[in-house]
Amino acid sequence: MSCQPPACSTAARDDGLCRNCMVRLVSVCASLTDDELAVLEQLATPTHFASGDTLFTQGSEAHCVYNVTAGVVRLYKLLSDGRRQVVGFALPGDFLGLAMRDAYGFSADAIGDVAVCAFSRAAYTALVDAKPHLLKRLHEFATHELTLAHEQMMLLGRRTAEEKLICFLLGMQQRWARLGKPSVTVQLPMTRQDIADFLGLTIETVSRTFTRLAKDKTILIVPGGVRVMNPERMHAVAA
Amino acid sequence: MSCQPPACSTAARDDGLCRNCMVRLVSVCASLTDDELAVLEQLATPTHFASGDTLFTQGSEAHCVYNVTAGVVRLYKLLSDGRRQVVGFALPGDFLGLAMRDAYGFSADAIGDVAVCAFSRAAYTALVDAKPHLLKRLHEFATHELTLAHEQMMLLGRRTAEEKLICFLLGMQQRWARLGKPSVTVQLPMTRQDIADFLGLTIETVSRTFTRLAKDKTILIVPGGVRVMNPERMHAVAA
DNA sequence: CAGACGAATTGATCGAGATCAATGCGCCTC
DNA sequence: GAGGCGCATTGATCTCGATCAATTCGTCTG
Repeated sequence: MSCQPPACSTAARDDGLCRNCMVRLVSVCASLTDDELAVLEQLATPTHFASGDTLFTQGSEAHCVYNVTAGVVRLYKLLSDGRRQVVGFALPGDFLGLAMRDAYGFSADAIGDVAVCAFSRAAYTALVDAKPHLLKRLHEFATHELTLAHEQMMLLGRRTAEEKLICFLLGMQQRWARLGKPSVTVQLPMTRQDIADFLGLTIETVSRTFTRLAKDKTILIVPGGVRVMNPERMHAVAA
Repeated sequence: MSCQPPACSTAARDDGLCRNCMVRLVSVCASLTDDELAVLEQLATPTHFASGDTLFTQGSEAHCVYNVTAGVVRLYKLLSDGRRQVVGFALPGDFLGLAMRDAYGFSADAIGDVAVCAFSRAAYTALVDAKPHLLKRLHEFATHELTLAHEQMMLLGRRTAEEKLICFLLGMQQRWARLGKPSVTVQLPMTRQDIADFLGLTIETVSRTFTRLAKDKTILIVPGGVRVMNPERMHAVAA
């Protein structure tokens, strides 16, 4: 997969201008001035991926870094026998390229249609070296990710299936809210299997736990997501 | 706990000079020139902690950051009902202060005697702002931590008790080796409970799994640690 | 050396979540 | 609208690791 293709499927994208980018203010780019954004535009390769497409694979050489501008990306690691751990779901504004050296540390593929800005490793490295405030912003992103990772360890190591699911739902709700889409209905574009692999459970346990929470009237299961019916109880469990 | 005390228990410490520091080359300080090290020396407060002492507590205001120079520190999060997740063990050269904003995201306490260089948040922030190559080094540390965190997620979510323990032992062996102490005997200064809380297991399961691995002749249990007897098998399981 | 205390080990039993196995449901194609 | 396919749900059963309960071991103390 090259990083340099000039081609850009323009249909689904606004106008290719960073300053008009939907995720400008929530992404790493927010640390850049208008002048710097103009430079960035030259380096960025807007790219689209269809549902199921692979952005990159664990262990392969890391040619590019990505800024997600639309859609959801599944990030996961595989064991040789096929066991899978989803290490995160990247939403618009998220940056893919923190946790890697020469090779990608995990695989990434599109859940539904995804749009990204791709940058070659070389351009990215040069830019970071030249712009300390961009590095500072990236470092903030990295430390934030690290904090989330610690919380995920707590969740994976010490929480019950019900707690895991509730924490996941509240976490997704919060993330969508920060992107300007606050709602009692939490969009869940990923499959039950993805959720199971994120929470260290099986698909059956996830399904059963959803059903039980729905019977409790804690949530309401709707197409493509879940409606939060009893946030008090959910926050109490997550605390 | 203040960061400014001039007092420094000199007994166990070399000479208080950064350039002679035991962990100089493996820690964040390695990115600094001799001139910059001299400045750093003015800002650093060498401090000692006895076994069980608390460096800082989850949720309390983050006054200081720390560079571990000797000993091992247990980093952990607690749930309100007492469930504990150890998120890491900091060894000499490790930096404590990446994953925090205004408050500490986890608690830290000494396992055995510990020596650190403490820095006030203000001094740390100013220094990072002034020295881009220090920031770069910190960012490298953060991304490395993030990679380790992803591996820990895989371990917590998808591995069996035996795999967890073997991965833990190999990981500790590798970390000690990188600090210049390569050995088939892995030092384990932490308790079984600490290991259990790190791996998402109970103390009984850790103990039983150790016993089983010893009966297998995969390891030999020795005072204060474990001797690796069958590294081939262990690496095969961890792969 | 007796006693005490904390850490570790070992045994017996339990249970949350995994596994195995249908079945249901939506969506697409022909 | 019949058939097929992928995803989700539900039920029956099993198992790994948790829980409950003694010991055992090591170290410290009087």
